[in-house]
Amino acid sequence: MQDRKDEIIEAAAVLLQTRSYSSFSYQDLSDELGIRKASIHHHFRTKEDLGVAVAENYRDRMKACLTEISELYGRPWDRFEAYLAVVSEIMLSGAKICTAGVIQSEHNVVPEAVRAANNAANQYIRGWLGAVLVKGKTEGSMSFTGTPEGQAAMIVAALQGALQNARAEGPQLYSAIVSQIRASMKPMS
Amino acid sequence: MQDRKDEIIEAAAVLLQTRSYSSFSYQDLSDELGIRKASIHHHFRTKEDLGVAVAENYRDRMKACLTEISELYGRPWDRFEAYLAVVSEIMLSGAKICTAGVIQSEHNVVPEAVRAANNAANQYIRGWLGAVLVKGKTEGSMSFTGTPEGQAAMIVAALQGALQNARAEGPQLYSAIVSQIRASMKPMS
DNA sequence: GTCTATAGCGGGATAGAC
DNA sequence: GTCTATCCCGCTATAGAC
Repeated sequence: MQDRKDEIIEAAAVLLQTRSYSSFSYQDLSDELGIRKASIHHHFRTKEDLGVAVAENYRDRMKACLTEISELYGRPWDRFEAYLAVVSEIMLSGAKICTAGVIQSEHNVVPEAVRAANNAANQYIRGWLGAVLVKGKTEGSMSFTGTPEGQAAMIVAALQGALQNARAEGPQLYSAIVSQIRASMKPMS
Repeated sequence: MQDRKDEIIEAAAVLLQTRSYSSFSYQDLSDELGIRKASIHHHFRTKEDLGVAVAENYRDRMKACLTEISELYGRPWDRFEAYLAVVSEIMLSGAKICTAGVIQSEHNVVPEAVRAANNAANQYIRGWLGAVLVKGKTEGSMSFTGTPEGQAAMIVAALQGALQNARAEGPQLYSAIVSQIRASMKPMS
């Protein structure tokens, strides 16, 4: 029962990251899942409903993922590298980019409820990363000028842009940017 | 004669940055310019033709703009600040984000010719900024770890992401990111 | 160069049978 | 829960008059 709903959300999430909010259709989902458009409307009456479900699912998955990382690792650098690995996975999948970036880049087209869930996800990620950087700077394992919050915001924005650049211009660009971020935070020993 | 063509390109560029490639229509342009859809098709037979014109115009404007900056200023920091001012202007206009980011975020939807012009613009910008950073690092007025090329790629990606974040979540986010970038390159005195 | 009119398609969404 | 059938709309694009 919930299975179908989840299947639809998952397929929609991929289509969103691959195409864009306004460029994926119930017909695309129909082709992908092998059920008719009307059946999808049964689970999500409007596209806005579906968009909200996808954005909330993204938010919840990111929360769970970052919480798990915090449980698995204690050291700031380990946590940071685990976060980078999650982002890199998006790129390695080929045609996808960051969900938050897709939604933001169609900000004026996407329903308000979808934007709200997306913003919540983004704020959570920045907050989590900011806390990691606070710890890293305090204990001296990470080094950067400015505030941890600013640094976190910069890193999140850079990775979002990097995924977009990489899909258009090649993965080396992504590697270069990630290396640069890493290098810029190495403590001067 | 060319006036109309340019008018259309300019209006399309704004709609592109405000909505997205697939979300702006000839009808939107018709409303904006006060001429009929068919008249726009007279100037740009297909949407792809128009998209290419917009992307090429963006590329040419950026080239001219950065060249002018290089002529006006000699010092790396002055050049960098002038570049930042150009990017900030996009955000201050309210509903717009970086053209390159819009096109990249719909990469799999946008015609190849449009992507090509867009990539050319991006590569030019990164190259220009890289040269500024090389000079800054060599003469010691700028300080950063890693390569100038990597740093340039990171900055461009971060600003692209920052514009998207700022439109969705507020301009303070943009200021925070720009401050962070600036701070990270101050020479340690 | 701009217009009216229209073709043709695909989008989101609903009704109602099974 | 899935289906067929259908509605209505907006999109890109074209034909042909002025």
